[in-house]
Amino acid sequence: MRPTIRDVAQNAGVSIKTVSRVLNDEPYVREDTRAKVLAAINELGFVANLSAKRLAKGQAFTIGLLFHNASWHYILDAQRGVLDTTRAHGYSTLMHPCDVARSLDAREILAQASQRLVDGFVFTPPADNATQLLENLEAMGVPFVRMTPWEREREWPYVAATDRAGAREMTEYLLQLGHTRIGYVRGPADQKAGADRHDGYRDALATAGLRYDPDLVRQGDDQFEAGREAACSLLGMREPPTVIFCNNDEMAAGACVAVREAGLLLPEDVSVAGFDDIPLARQVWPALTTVCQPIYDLAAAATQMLIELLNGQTPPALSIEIPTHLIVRASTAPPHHN
Amino acid sequence: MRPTIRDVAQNAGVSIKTVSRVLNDEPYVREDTRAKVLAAINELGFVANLSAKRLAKGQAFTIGLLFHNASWHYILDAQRGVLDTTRAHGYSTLMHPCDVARSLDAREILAQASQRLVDGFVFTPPADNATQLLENLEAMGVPFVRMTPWEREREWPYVAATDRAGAREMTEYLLQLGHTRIGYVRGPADQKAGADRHDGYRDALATAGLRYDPDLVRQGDDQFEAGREAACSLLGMREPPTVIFCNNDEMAAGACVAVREAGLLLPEDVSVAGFDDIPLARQVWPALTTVCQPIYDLAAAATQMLIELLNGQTPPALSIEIPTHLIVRASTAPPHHN
DNA sequence: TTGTAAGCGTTATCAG
DNA sequence: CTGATAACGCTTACAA
Repeated sequence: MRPTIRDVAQNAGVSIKTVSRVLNDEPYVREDTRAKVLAAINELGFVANLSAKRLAKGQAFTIGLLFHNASWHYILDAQRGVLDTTRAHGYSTLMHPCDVARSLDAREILAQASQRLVDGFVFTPPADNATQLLENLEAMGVPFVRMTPWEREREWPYVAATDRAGAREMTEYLLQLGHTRIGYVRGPADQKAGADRHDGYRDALATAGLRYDPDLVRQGDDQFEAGREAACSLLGMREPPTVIFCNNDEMAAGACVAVREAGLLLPEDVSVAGFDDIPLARQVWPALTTVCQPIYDLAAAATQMLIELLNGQTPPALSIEIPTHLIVRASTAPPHHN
Repeated sequence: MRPTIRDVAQNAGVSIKTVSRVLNDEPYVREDTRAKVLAAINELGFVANLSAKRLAKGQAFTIGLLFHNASWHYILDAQRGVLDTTRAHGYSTLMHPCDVARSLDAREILAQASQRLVDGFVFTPPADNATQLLENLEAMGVPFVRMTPWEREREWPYVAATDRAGAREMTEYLLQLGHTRIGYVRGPADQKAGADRHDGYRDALATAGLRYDPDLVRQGDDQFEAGREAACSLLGMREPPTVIFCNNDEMAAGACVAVREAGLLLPEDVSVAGFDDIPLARQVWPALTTVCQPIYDLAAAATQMLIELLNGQTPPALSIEIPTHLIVRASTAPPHHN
């Protein structure tokens, strides 16, 4: 039989409440008493039973991480950020891949909260799109924080990257290389991050005194294939762009393939730039110039905020922005003049 | 206040034990009694509290998934396989990225078991290498199952792919294309799966009556860079191979880059083949010919086995092999003769 | 500073 | 088939 708090109390010659106090670092325990208890704990190899604590406290000390269709890299970095943070606070994390649009999945999520399996949630896009679900959680008093949310109209807490500034910086860099016809493959229409990046692209053009040309813009769903098709279309123009800047790295990887398939040299004939800096960015050839979005930090910040919320504390801010930065690699070069 | 089993009992006019019986689908409940209880549950919107159940049963209904340094793709597919299976059985999954070689992490894993946070573990390579840890778990009576384990000397349960047959099949395919100088980039020396694949390669050569030439073999750590370097070395030989078969897709992707850097055409001058069929295999250009290792199924099978073990059942087998299959894409072609 | 006793919401025992 | 009543192992008023 595993030793319980009662065994420790007996062994140390104190009451169970005193042991509990020591376990929880509560004040009002004399030093020598504490020492005695610790000694007993050690001697017996006592480890507190989490289930009992959860029941008594009415808390799960667990948060749920919801994701769906997120790119592998995104979700793994997010997982690490969440896990490291929860662990540091004595919390556990429940991973929950799901399609929140399916009422079945949404029901399961609400059930997790009801069952006291989790105390709160971190949402990753596009799961945060399930407005109905978020409203239900809010009504139930279950806290949540959104990571790089798909939309940001509602006043719900979130953590995001400086997408607009990041895209502006990239575009400025491309302009500086001498490009004037910069193709752009934007992301899904209703995705806030994508809209912001697109705005950043426009900002830079405007600042440089260049006209925003809708003919140079395509739209994709952030997948590899979409990037390939969009680039293919751009390269087929009478006067194609000299560089293709994509809403994310996966589409940029697709664009790279399209360039090759068009029989063109990369980056001599056409440059390609991405966004996010996922590992794929280094694994294609030539390596992608991109904008780094610190997913780990975003996830850690979101989790930190959630835990503060759970503890009834007021976080310093209910929406946080974390800076991106430009990463120049080999897929971009000055335009080719012939 | 959330309704408890007591509220349901009162509402239905039965005892709490009867409610419990209904909740757990136990026999010996009259149909009309069961109906009354279910009606009350529905009316009150009752959801059982998991923490209480866990405490009372002395079980966590949770398994831990341990991983370290596994490739992103591997771990995410494994996660899905484990999650789907645990969910189907009413279990939860605790993700645990860790370096089991660090005693701190090992201690934490043992603590999770002691705290009754988890009932058992699924190990992914190379985490299963921590023999000491596994011995401790065995001594504590905590069950575990290893997925595609690094080594398989011990009699501990595991689930693996048919690595040897898979590599043999690939090699046979390459031979059939007409290649006779087949370069091979093997994996870490002490990794069983890698050794098996290497054996499969030798099997096919032997069957074809070809000599195994150690000069055509290099070793890598399964990372992109290692594949690049190994391929670079192979291509630098006086009489280089006409195809490079790598222990995994990441190294194969690296090999592709090396081929280009050598100024050679892929696959016209040199073919490249991988193993695993990770998404990267489709995202490089040209897409990789590879061997599919069904990680999701492996993970699901491992979890299934673990849950059976937890329930005191005897699984049909304590080691399972799941078949791989060849996937031909564009990175391989008949050898170029000049 | 410490201890007593009553929960927390289930499951399990055992008698009816 | 059903139901008191006692666990399960910890927290927490409330006393001392």
